[in-house]
Amino acid sequence: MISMYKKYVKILKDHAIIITSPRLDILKFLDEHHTHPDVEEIYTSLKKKHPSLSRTTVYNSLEILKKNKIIQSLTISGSELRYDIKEGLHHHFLCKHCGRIFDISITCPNMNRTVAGGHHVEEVQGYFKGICKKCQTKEKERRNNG
Amino acid sequence: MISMYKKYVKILKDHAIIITSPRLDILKFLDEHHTHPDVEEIYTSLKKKHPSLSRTTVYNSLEILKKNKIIQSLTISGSELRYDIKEGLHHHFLCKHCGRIFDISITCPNMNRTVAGGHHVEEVQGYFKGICKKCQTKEKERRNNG
DNA sequence: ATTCTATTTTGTAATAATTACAATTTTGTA
DNA sequence: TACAAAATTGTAATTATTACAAAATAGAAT
Repeated sequence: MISMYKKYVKILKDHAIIITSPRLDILKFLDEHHTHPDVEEIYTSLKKKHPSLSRTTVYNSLEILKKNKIIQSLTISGSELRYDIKEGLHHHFLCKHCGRIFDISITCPNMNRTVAGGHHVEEVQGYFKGICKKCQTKEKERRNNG
Repeated sequence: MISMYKKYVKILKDHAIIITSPRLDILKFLDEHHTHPDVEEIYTSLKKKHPSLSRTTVYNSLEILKKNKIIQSLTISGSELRYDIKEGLHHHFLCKHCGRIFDISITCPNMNRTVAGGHHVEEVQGYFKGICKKCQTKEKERRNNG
């Protein structure tokens, strides 16, 4: 039972973060859902299995995971922060129609930059916005049928 | 007196947007302040000369200017939206120390992309975050002197 | 296993950014 | 100058996030 958390226990131990069940659950959730969920989605999902969970705990846990560079937050939506397990460099695409966020695997010479305009760079994020593949298809079908 | 707005009147006319003083003032403000201000900064500045101005008007005006692609909003800060006159493609750098946002003139092969991961791209934004030139210098001085 | 202290979790209250909406005012046109 | 459509204003509501104090828990030491 505890074994399903082994991977996440190791991650926290490696970063000298105190191991707690909210942290393990959040990490597991993000590892299993690469949909860039916001706090509300994470909270609502985990609340079912762990009814005492507090929203504040989700905020706090995400914060400590972020500080340790285990996860990252995306500001792409412009309202809520979205969260993402950090696995390899990639960019993001936001569909203005359905609101979903996709990983974009294109590379870019600036992704690994440590200096830009004389400033010291610690993070680089590329955001693409438009209409996703699926929404475009739906739109075409709508035009053809009706 | 009206002549100082000539440029902005033309922009609005060209886009068939009804000409109103809040819109002219906001446009002028963004044209003269390339600091990527948020709504509060714009509102507070313009309120001095135009005391009846409402915050909602600032939101509405920015929205219509954005829809017409005269300005763009940046989500780089993660809390408030920042606004920018659209003049040539460029990326942005946010200093985590002083909070200022700088234009970064580096180019990138993905800036003009219209497709990414099969999705239709309408906007591309590159966000760099770290410590700006000035804050780095200050930090060095602090270490050397004290 | 038990105890202890620092840290975390919880729940509520506060804050900040944005949106909704109805009444009033203004714009552009006739 | 008058009119209809659209914009502005001010207030209230909503949403995302942060602050904070009390209760609970983790990990170290015994």
